[in-house]
Amino acid sequence: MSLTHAPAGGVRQGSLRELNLALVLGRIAAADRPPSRADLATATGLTRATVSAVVEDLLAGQLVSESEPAPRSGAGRPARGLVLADQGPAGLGLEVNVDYLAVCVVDLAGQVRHRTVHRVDLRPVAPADALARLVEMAGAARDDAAREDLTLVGAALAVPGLIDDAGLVRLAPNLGWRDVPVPELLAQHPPLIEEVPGVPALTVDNEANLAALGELHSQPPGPLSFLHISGEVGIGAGIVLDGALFRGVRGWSGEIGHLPVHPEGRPCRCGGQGCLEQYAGQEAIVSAAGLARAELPADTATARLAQLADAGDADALRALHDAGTALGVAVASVVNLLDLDTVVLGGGYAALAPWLRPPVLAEIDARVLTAAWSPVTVRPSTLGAEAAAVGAAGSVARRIIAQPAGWLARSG
Amino acid sequence: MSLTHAPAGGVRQGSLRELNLALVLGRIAAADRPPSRADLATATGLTRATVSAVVEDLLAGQLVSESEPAPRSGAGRPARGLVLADQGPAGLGLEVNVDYLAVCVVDLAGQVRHRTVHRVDLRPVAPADALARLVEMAGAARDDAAREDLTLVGAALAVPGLIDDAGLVRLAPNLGWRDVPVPELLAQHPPLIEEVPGVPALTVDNEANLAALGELHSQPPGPLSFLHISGEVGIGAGIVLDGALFRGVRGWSGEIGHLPVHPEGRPCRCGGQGCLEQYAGQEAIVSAAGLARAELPADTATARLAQLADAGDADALRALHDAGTALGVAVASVVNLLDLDTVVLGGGYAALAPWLRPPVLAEIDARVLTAAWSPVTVRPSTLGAEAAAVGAAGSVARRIIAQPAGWLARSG
DNA sequence: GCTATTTGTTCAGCGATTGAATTATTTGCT
DNA sequence: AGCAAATAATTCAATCGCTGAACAAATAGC
Repeated sequence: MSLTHAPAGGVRQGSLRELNLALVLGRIAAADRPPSRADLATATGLTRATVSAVVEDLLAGQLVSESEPAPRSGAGRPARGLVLADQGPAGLGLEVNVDYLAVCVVDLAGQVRHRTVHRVDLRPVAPADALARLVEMAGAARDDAAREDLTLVGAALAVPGLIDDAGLVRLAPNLGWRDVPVPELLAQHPPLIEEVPGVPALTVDNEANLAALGELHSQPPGPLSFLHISGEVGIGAGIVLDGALFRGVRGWSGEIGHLPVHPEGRPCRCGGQGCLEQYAGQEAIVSAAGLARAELPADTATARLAQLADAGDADALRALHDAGTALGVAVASVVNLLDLDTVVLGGGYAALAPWLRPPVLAEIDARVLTAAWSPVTVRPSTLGAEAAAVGAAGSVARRIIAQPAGWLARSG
Repeated sequence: MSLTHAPAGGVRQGSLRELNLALVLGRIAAADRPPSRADLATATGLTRATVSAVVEDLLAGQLVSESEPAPRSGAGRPARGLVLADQGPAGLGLEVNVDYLAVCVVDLAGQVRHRTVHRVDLRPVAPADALARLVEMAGAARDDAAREDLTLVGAALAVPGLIDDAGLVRLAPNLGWRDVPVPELLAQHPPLIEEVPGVPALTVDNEANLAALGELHSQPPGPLSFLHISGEVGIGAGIVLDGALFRGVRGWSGEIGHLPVHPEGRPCRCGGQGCLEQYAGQEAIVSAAGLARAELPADTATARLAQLADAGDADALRALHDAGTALGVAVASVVNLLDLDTVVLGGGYAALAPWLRPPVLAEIDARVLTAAWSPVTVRPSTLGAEAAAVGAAGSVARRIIAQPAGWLARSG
């Protein structure tokens, strides 16, 4: 979790410029083609004079650069297009998961500029050791980034578990972590980050949340509100509303894995009964398909399942259909409640989407009151396996775009 | 639904004052004691000079007034307290429900200054006729308000059904309405509203949503995020996140009545199976308690049920317990998903809260993963029967507080 | 080569905030 | 009473950043 934006304070004289810097930079980031200053003026309602002044600041701060004059028809002085700089600030994404460590660097434009994945079973590894290895990988990433004129301005760490406001990992069941003070442990290593006002040096967040953010910022831009479901051993969801992650009162939203889909059904390790995880979790699907659970690596099991289903194996198909139906019941609840029109199947579900999608859609159609007027899209995630690490790094980069003033004050 | 705030446009020169007007007025509205200019300066971070200038505008525009000097200890010139004016702009709230029409006027401070309720079974009444009677009541309310120097600046209408962006009532099953173009029908009557920039003359919204807003603005101030459940014939919910109503992509959020609590259970008129409404809707409870469903008026049936339960009637107690359990399963889903810490039982549930609360809490404890760390409060609504009308009127008044510039521009 | 057109910059003007100085009003102390 | 300290609110010149119009730059079409 992060301690984000300050509560709406007074609008001071200088805030005006801060707001317009963010506004213009945001437009440049959101545009599908490099906009000219004139485009930005009409889009924002500011005068061309103001936009020019703002853009000058952004250029001086290395946040944007002028691109080749875009070919345009008609008369008139040719426009100079503005694009996000491919140097300057960048975000560091870190991920600790059950069977791998991942590190990546994402620049302002959302491009993944560096990526390292280390396959290793982390359940027997102590948290401090796992983080030490992650820091080692991050150091290499920093050096790599520096060679491309990228400065790391913040890091975000993804962990599959419940994280509190201070970054304490309360519980990461599948990792075997409990009350791990991540910020303290990381503070014992030399810092890799150049601190910038407005950007926390380190945030720790739930893997499902960051994967959802990754999806939000993926190219091409998708909807601003959706549900992203990470189907791993546990099932987590990231809820994105109006382009912002919804974290809940304590940051523990999205526990879709424990939605009761059969209230009097199988007991769950959470203490409840009939939780979705018991019917659509990876272990549940694998064992329902009759696969030996000896094949521990999660991605291997998923791949094997897809292989079997592809070959028409009846057990695998039935297991997937049943899991999809259970998932559909939960998704129908979410859609009834939040009126979302897009559901993204991520994590292990992405590879299984061809078989999960039909029963999920069937349940939505049957159970969602408003389905007749507003169709719901269900699609696999576009990001690959380490979506959370990419989302983590991207969330840092996005923070610079949302609050460029801090970075500009630094490089002044 | 309403066509609210424009998409974050450019921050112009004058926006600065607009923003600070809203900021200062908002602080005055949120304060528990009348703040002085100096209090506001420290609270907002603005200088005292700026606050004085802003307050002068607000005083000139009749939005605030100076109260008696608050008794304060210590030396120094005594402060002049600022309070929201009890005259000036006010909101008109309208409600069409199954068995009553309601109209009320709420001032800036959130006080209900006028209230009329007309008990009548509206199912046999044509929509146009129902609205005509409502307009008649509203005319009397307007005259009443004018005598107290209140100006109606907008109206909000609550309807128990699905409303689209344009104010069209797509479906109000219990009222028997379908595709009713409310704004068109109301436009045929003489206007009662003095239009103000930034405040739509009429918005139409779901009853459950507006009831939740009423709860949000009730005194004393409660939490900024909560789930408000309106238990009537149908079950609707209003989701309030960070002090704002969450409406969903198409404005159809909160359909908690159709969350599947027994996926293979009783068929529901929505086409699904095992929806909450079939287990915890008013009709379901009443018939489970063995009460003749001949007693049609909903409030009567609820009152009788409470009476029986109070007297220890076994059937009534069992019916309420079962309904509470079903409700608890649905609430557990919501809490797992959104991590809310407060659930308000409103509408018909308010009176039944003593019996519904225990089973709801039991299900939450059993099924919510994070319940151990973050207790969930379940309490009855503080507003009475016509909560939606009060919430509707209050939402209009709140809009003035959020955007005072429009009103000030009007009054010269 | 000239005109129309569009882009981007320059500059005086202005509105709103700022910070310091000033005035206003009360409490506490002698 | 009288005076100093303390707090509240206002006044005013300075400054920051937006505005609008005029101007310079660069291209297409005739």
